[in-house]
Amino acid sequence: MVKQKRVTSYDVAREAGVSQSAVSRVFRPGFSVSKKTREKVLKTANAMGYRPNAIARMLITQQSGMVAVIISSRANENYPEVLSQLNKNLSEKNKKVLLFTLDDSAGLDDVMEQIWTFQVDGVIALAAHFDHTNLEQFANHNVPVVLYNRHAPEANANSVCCNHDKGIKQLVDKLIETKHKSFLILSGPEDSDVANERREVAIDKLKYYGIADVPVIYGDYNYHDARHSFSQWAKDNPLPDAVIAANDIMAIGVIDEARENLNLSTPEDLSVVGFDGVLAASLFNYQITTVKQPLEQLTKAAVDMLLERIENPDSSPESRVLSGTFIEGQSVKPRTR
Amino acid sequence: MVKQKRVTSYDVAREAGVSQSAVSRVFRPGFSVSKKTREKVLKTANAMGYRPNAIARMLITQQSGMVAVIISSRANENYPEVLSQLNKNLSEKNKKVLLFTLDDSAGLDDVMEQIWTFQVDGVIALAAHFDHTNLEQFANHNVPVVLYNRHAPEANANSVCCNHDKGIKQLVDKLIETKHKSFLILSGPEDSDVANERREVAIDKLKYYGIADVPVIYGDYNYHDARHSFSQWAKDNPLPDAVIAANDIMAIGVIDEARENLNLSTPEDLSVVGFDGVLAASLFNYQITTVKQPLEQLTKAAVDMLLERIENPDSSPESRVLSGTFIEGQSVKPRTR
DNA sequence: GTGAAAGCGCTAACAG
DNA sequence: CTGTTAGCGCTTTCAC
Repeated sequence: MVKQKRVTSYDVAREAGVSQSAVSRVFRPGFSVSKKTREKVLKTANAMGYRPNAIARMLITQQSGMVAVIISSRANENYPEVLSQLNKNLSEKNKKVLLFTLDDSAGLDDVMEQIWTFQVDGVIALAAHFDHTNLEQFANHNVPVVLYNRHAPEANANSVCCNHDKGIKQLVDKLIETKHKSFLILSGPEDSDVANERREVAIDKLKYYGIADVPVIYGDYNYHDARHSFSQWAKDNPLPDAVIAANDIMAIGVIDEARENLNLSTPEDLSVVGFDGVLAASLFNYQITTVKQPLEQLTKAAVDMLLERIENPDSSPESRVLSGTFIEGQSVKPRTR
Repeated sequence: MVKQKRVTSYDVAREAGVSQSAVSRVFRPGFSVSKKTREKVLKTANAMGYRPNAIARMLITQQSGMVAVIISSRANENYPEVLSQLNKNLSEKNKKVLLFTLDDSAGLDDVMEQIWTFQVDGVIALAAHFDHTNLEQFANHNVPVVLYNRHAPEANANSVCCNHDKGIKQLVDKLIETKHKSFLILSGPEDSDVANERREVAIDKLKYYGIADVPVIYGDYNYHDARHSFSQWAKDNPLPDAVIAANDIMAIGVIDEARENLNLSTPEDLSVVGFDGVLAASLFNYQITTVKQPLEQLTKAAVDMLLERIENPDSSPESRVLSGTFIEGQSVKPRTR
């Protein structure tokens, strides 16, 4: 097969016997072209296999039509679905998703460099750890940012967030109601804002009920880490009545570790609550009591806010907090006294 | 805050007292510039907050540096990890991922239009349903494609694929070895190539052991659909000894449906095997007997092949088939006679 | 090693 | 409604 040169609007124009701008107009929505010209152009364009070059358009319009989505490699079980929803919502608004993952190798600074370079129209950051400095940089570069599941009341950025406070409160209330007395908090990693928020809220709520000095252990948001942390802790410490896990997957890790290596059943011997409402939490053999994040609303809100901000850069920053749904599973012992 | 015009290489050149091309050279790897010039340019560039504009570069180099990754919205539990791995591998090669999801709203034709428009350097297609025509179109547009988890021996495209044949054989062998006599195949959707392959291979292997006319039911690759299909089927049909599910999540669906609504335990009353080796399959309460896909190798192979093809468009198409790992869980009844 | 000049393929005024 | 004319910000010859 011969590598053919790509066909440009000039080629089409020449072939169709019109000017290059006529071709351009045909391929732009909402431009008036006579029916005759349009048909002629469309026909020859099709015949020649012409497609407008988005790169050239980006260059001149100063709009790439791309939105950077930054996710941490730290696998939050929600991300895949979040990503898919975001992509769907953005597609509907004619934006494309340019994907960036944050991991050990590529730090935030790297990613930010790339973002300037690629001239994205905006950024949606999934629970990555942004500080003031980063947000300022985005502001300086005139790149709108929406933080997903992270509060940033102090900063000049939009954010959308599940109501962790309310959710954790519901979980703690449930545990208190069912007469649990001793607790263990299994937090997510210390460099995760979401993890920190969930942990602190849990501590506060328990304190409100007169329960202080609740032990806290940490894990990396995943199943195996949760098991490991919990088993380490269980070696040297009395078992609590209930474990408040940072998310569903860690909750499942605790349940499995308790069952397999400590010979404890949930909820008979140990109550466990999670957070997120992922599929695994609803499996018949787990049925975690948890709070389900309103994914569709969250992602829709994120996209709406970002587009609003792109179109109107001077609109003032906004924070939207959406409530999750309390799901009563079978992982909390239902005693009432 | 004042909306400042973006700073270009000309601005930097003027400020630094050099030519615009000097600036350009400084920001391109492997170009010789005198130390003095380089430092001067770098310094003023930093001071002015200059970043090379990737869009302009793409336009002139005819290389976008972007790779389209197409995923079906049909949530294969593997995709998130696959996506993350692909992104990582591509990042290392300085390619960015432009994400496309295929769903009811956006058909393949739509996506292909966009792909031409965005001048991506290549495409990785995750288990989407491509036919000859589509592949030809990619070929005509000189866009290299790598199919992920789909054979395309007939077509002019590269592909990387888990060895379903071998994997399914191992699972069937296990079931036969343990004296299972009656079977039910729970296939994935009929428009999924992977699903079709796994189903047909299972049928063949069973036939090899003299077991014909194995009933087949269908589900949409997800938990709830699997439960629904299985419960519908169980209403009017005798229960099999074993269910061969198209993937782990569907296997879990069968196990849960059997347990919750039919009062059957796995593996005592019903054996179930899956495929993929996702986290959920390894949870203590399920421990599915399954075949784990070699994700890291698969994704690495996909990226390597794509880059090879981008750099050398005339290299002949290649198919790589990688074996998965048989995982013996607890979901198959271990009787030997 | 450096600078001048010519595009990449398109959009956006502006006349006609 | 149509064509002409400038660029968008960069890379790439090609002289010097």
